Amino acid sequence: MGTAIAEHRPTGLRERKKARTREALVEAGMRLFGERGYQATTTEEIAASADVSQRTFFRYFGSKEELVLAAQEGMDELLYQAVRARPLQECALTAARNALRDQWELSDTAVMHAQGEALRLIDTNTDLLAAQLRYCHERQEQLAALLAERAGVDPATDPRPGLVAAVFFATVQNGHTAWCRSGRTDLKELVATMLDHLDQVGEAITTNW
Amino acid sequence: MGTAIAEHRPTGLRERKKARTREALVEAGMRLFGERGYQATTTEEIAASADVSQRTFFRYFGSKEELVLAAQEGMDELLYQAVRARPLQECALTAARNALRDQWELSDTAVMHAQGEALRLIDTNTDLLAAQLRYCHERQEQLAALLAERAGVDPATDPRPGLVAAVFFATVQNGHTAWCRSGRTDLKELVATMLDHLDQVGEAITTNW
DNA sequence: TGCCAAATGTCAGTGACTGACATACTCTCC
DNA sequence: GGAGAGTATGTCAGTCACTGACATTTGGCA
Repeated sequence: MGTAIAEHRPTGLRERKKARTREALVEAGMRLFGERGYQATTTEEIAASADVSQRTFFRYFGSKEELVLAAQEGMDELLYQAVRARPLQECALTAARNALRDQWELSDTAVMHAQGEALRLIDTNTDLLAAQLRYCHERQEQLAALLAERAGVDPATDPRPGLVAAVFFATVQNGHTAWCRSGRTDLKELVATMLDHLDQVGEAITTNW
Repeated sequence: MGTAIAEHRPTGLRERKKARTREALVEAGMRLFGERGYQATTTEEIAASADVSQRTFFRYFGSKEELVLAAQEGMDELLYQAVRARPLQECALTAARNALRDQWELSDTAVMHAQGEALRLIDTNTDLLAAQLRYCHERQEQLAALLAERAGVDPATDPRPGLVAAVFFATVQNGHTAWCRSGRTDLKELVATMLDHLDQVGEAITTNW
């Protein structure tokens, strides 16, 4: 079991070593961020704690923020696959919503836990939030392209795929902050909040309450 | 005429000087960004071009990105006022949509032009995009609070105000990127795109197309 | 074993941003 | 109009994220 992606079985010693170094950096970083806070931890300290040079840190991660965002990496591809697997009679937002649920059920518990830690950390620092939002913006465009392809419309002229993707990620992000703000730590509740918001958003914007 | 806010008439010499320095920094920064690009322009160059020290630059703007975002500053308050002025029988998203239209009609052409320049610049650099998205996130929370107050619901328990605010800004942002990507420079088209997307978003997410 | 390519370390440098302190300027009160 | 208070600015030193260049080590492979 595991992430169902990562077809790159670490065949040689070199690749195994690389994977270990990367994991050591993530582990050291998340631990230090938890202990001293994101801002108060330097990249040199993380590198030293993982027994590599600072230069090596930046060969694995393009920025300090990227280390935190690495936890969500790979989840996207899983989501897109899940969207592709949804039946075509489901409308775009419903398909994305159900794909989110499906993908979460398939995920490894360790990956889920790391995801939760990362999300809680993001809520403590505005630089991280900015990086996360930019990252979501990229994923949003990929989802828009996928939804356009799924429905057989031209994404260059039809704004609807882009709109659904924008609403989807905005709602998910909304669930994220709501979950963090509620002080809960149970990941089931995070997913439940996101799915609940996705269920409500259509009525919330079309009716007068 | 004028921004309708900015009740701070520059009464003394000191305040007039401050306003002039700030404007000189914005003007120098936007000019240099346009000539050499955002990344290739240093804060020292901007400061020198405005005849102040780099330290003074950072007393006016907390970061390099903030100088670009300064153009949108004040537009928020205008938007909130416009929302408050919309009749209560309009549902939340419609009120926000019409408020956006109203606010744009009231704005100064110079302010609008600066806004357009800033938006086009943001589209050229991912650091700026990240800063802009974080800024939108703050504005989104304020709009959510306003919508909750307007409808008389509790924003702590009812997710709908937050959802509408999230959808509103996501859609506006979507219009922004669509406008930039189309290569257009006419601000009327920017507003038209945003309003058009706001009109379409409800049907786009609730129907199967 | 020996060659090639990839991974890493070291070093010097850039640029955003900050705190501390001294100086110059504006405002106000008399 | 001048003294004192408060504010804006310049200067300087320093931190930290991040990068390019080059030398060194290390794993893959003939």
